[in-house]
Amino acid sequence: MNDVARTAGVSLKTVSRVVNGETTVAPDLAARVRAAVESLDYRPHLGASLLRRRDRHTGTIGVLLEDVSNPFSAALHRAVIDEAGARGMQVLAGNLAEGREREAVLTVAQTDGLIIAPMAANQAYLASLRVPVVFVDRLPTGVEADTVLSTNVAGAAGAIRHLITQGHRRIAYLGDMRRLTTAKDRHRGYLRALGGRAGPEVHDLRDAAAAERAAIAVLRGPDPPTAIFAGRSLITIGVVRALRRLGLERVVALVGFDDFPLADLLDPPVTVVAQDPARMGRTAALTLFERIDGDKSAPREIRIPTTLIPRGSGELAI
Amino acid sequence: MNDVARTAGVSLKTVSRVVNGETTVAPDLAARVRAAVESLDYRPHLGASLLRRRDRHTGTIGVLLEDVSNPFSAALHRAVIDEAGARGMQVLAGNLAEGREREAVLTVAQTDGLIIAPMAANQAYLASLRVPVVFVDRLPTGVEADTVLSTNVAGAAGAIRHLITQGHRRIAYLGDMRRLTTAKDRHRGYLRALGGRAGPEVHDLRDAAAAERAAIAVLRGPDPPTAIFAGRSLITIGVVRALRRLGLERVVALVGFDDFPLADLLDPPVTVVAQDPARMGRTAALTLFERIDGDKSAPREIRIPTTLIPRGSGELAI
DNA sequence: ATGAAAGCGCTAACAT
DNA sequence: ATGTTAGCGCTTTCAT
Repeated sequence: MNDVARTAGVSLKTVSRVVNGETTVAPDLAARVRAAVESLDYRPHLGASLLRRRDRHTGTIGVLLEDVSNPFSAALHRAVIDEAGARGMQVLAGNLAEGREREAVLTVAQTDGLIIAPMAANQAYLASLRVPVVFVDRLPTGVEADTVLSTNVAGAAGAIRHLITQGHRRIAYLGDMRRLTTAKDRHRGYLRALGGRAGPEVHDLRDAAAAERAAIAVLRGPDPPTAIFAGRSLITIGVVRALRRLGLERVVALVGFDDFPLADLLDPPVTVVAQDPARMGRTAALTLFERIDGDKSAPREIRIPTTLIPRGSGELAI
Repeated sequence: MNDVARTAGVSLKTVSRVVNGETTVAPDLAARVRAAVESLDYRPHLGASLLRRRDRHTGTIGVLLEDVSNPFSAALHRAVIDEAGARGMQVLAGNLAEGREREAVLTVAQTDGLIIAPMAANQAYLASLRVPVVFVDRLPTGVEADTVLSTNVAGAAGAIRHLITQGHRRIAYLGDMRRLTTAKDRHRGYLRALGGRAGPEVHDLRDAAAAERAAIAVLRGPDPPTAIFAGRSLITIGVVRALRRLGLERVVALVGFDDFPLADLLDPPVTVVAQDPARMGRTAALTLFERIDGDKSAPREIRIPTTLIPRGSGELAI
């Protein structure tokens, strides 16, 4: 910057003003500065300006998701990046899959704000952070903060009612880790719609292979269900594989929570309760920006509606 | 840091030493400093240390992909994040889909290095950057730098030879934007394996819907092909839809370049030339780290092998 | 082994 | 409208 000032024959501060787009600079001086910037290929040092600046904004937010490579997270991530880009902000991406949530979060803590899909049992470690946080997909434990979620209970209950309408009475539940609020809420929706007549349940399914094994066991068990509700897309896919293996894909109905690519091309096409990850990401980003801009109101819980998409697998009558 | 020094009753520099894990501090002083750090909830300001530090490393790299939400990019991205995390580095994510590659890149240029899947016609704008760059998926134009790619020509040629083995002679090519080196190379492999007997070709297909329309046109055209080679997974999916619409999914063979989730669950299951995006991401990250660490050797072109996965759609005999 | 002083590149506050 | 000075939080260099 010093070099630029010397080359342009102005003071350091004038260069700073031009670089920062302040309007109180005479046009000819500004032009000279810009020429010098160009010829010296000068680029401002963001870290240095951050250090001195009053507002202390880094222009960066952190996004911590379970696994940026699964379709739900990837779509959400994409939406956050787009929204941040529109605001001229950058996005640091982190993975929570390895189970070291606290560490992963703290490494990106020196940002203007965080969007987190909480995985760990407790998020109290965030209390010491001075940074605004918005949670997505799941409610945190031990802290209060804005959270953007799907209407999990209503969505799951709607799926079950849809199956009941087709005549199903014995409906199995296959779900994710019980301690996650998403799994808990979807299970609650399942129970609510079914009243007292819950079917077989399997919890804590971590991947498609586990879901496939569990579905086979349930379908081969005594008094097998006529329909299955799958609590997340990985599980849905495992159930599809199981039904195929047993030749039951046109016999046992299936509704999955969360849509996934090509669900409509399977045979039968898979009926799902679709979430809207892009909207969730956008909403989380906009909420975070409001907090960054100083919004001090009480933490909000924002529910993004789900949509039942009947495609075939959920419309197999009993 | 001043507060910590005062609380611990030592000099600023001693605090700095402890924080940076230097060993030349007496154990009792170090303990006092750590206690003060704890009680004051002190956290070092990364920007400030960056500013003064000799090596000027930010501990951050930028990753710019076409669209972090497509499965190929997402898997690659995930691998880069993991590899960076293992090295204690952070990852800034950017999207190139909007067509403003230069701007997107320059906004994340203040990092230690960049991994870019080039989209624009030319990357000469990178020459002025002082930051090491590794390209993935596609070769850049106008700059020389390490590039990590799939064996596109060989992979495509292998797919075509596979179809020829089943008796196919009239094989259509449906591909992406011709100016992208991936599309060019896959097309070259197609031509090479086919000798002079190339079938109908459609280029510049940007999404699944366009591919579906193109496939329908080709299949309804005069002298329709008995097999189709799809140049990327979005196109493959479009072709699957087209074949279904026309009831030809068991008549016209299909091999797609790039694997995609659930390809094995479609009917018939889709034969693909699988890439290894995770390995590409890992390789790109490791190559970039070598450059960051000062490797000045000539730019390398690293080819990651592809694998033909026969699943059914490519094994329909004529 | 510890500390004092200087300064990284920039902007805030205050001149002029 | 432009320039001067101080100092952000840290690490370097050099002294002790």
